[in-house]
Amino acid sequence: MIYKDSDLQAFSHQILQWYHKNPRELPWRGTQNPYKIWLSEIILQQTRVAQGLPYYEKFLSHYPTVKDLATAPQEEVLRLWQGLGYYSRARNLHACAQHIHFDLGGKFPNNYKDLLLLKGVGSYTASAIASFAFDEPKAVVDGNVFRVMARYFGIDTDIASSKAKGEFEQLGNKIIPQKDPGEYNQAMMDFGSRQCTPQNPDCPSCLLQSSCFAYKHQMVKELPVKIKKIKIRERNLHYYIVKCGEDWVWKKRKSGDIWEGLFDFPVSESEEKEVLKTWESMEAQEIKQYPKKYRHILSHQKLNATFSEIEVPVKNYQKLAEWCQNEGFTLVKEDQIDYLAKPKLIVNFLTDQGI
DNA sequence: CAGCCGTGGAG
DNA sequence: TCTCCAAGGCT
Repeated sequence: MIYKDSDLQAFSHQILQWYHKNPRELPWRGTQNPYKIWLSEIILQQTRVAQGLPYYEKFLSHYPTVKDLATAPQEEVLRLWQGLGYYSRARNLHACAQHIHFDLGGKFPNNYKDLLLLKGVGSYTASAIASFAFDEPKAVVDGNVFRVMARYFGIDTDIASSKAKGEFEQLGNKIIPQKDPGEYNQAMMDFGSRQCTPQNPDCPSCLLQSSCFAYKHQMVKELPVKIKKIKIRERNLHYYIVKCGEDWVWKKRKSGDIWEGLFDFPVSESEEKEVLKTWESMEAQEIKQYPKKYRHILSHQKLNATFSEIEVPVKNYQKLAEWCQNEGFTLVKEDQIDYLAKPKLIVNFLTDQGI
């Protein structure tokens, strides 16, 4: 689709006009500090502002500079990230900080092309940092921008398809002003989140109403086009709380599954529950079966979790410790549990136990 | 490149 | 209870 330059300019002019009257006031605005902007953008990936805001304050307070983040232990970073989800963001955030501090001498990459090389930084985040911190005219394309542009220009490309992002970026880069491009990007996202919302957009009061394709053709509900085909997998997990004196057996989750790098318990996954044979040699006894069933929803899985408690006699502590060593489990004193980074499901369970 | 990776709020 | 999806990126 070809658009006249005058139409594109009219669009950006109206968006900025709207923004000047309706700006969101957010703590990471009004700064050109690339560290703060990067931190906020990683936190906000697929995350609502209201949910990410306390994490931004917490991270900035713990790690005022990229050096502070780089020199922190990864376990501490993951613990601070606990509850925010998509934990690869935290691992990449930490690795990225180390790269900038130790390999780049603390100098933050200052252009789109170099920013794109950073772990966890894709085209959206690179454009955001480049435009906000370095005034580089690169258009961000997030969920808001997809929606606003699809409606205004009448673009019916499936925004879930792989080609969509490139198309929208190309058009966005033709629209974005050379002067203060970051302001245009902020404006697009604010407009999408407050005026041109996914459901019940406020078309009656909209400044762009008369030139909006979707409004004119009564296609506001049809645009953007998003063909979703995610299949939800259902899983049954049975967790074993294995205690030996004050120690609990924990498992740091590995790659290839959910919650990589977080801690949970020995788990049996199957259609029916089964007892772990392992504990029999340690004279372990199942002392409690928690009746409550935990249903936990992820973006692509539904988990049904149950818990039971197993006690290993203290006289077999050494044997248990050796077994943990060999099998990759970790013994943790009960008063240290709070310091582990745990999935929300486990946090919920512990909260119910008063821990 | 289609599938995978969390959690929570709104309707 | 169910659907949608939120300042996306990686493999």
